[in-house]
Amino acid sequence: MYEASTQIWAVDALGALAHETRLRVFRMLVMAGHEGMIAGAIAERQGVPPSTMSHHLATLERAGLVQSERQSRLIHYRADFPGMRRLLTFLMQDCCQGVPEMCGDLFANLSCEAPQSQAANTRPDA
Amino acid sequence: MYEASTQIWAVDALGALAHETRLRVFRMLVMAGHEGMIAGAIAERQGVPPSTMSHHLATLERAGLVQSERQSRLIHYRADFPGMRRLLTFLMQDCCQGVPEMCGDLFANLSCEAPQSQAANTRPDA
DNA sequence: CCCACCTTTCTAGAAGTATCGAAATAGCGG
DNA sequence: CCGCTATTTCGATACTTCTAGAAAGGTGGG
Repeated sequence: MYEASTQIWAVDALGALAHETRLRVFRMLVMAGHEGMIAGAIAERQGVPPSTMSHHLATLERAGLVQSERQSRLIHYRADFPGMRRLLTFLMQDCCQGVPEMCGDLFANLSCEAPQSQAANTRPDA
Repeated sequence: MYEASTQIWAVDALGALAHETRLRVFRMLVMAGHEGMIAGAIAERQGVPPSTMSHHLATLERAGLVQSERQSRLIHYRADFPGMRRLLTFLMQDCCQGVPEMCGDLFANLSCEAPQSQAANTRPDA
């Protein structure tokens, strides 16, 4: 049971994604997969000065959404998949209480198969 | 395809939740269900002055996460379930590309039934 | 009509965040 | 050791958000 204290990290994670550049960077890193991208390339690709991007990457890392690893002179950034999963779990489970109207059937739109049995019970609005 | 423009509303929604008070309010409204809560009760329950809470509620409403409805002298606020669902869908589908490591099997921890044969493809995305 | 109530809008100061050039740090190759 | 490149940290400024008291806006009762 974690009522008030747990959501503090969630606030940080949400805040980290609540910025156009950072959200784009995170998406780019997701697409880049496990090998991630080099810091400089991220900055250049987004058209943002290195010092600014460094700040954004640090914010994402503090929030547990990306990880960095130095490889000789270069620093690789990659999406922190378990970290993002933690946020999604929080949103669906703790924040939304698993309410089917919000959380149910989300897989239907993914490549995964949908649990077509339930969660279609309530459909009151458009 | 919506590359750059779509995520703007997502930034607003994420930003709306990226505040301790607002996140608590949203969770409270989710738990309150469809009837929601009266503005004054929300403020009092959170120990926040009415004018401050009014701002927070307006932020959540602009972000499409709550809805308000006047009923005579009182104003009811309720969670916008489809709105939150839109955010969750964006995060899992557009932002995370449905990567199973993040998105797969999230139902297993919910009260809903889990899709037992999910993620047949490993999605070799870029 | 006026009053009491609930809520929002106004206002303004405080607090926090964004930005980016300049300087500092870290690792390599000579 | 020195220069070179990649990246971060520093510092200063602009900008945005937060907060909450005061004033205003609807709404119903008497």
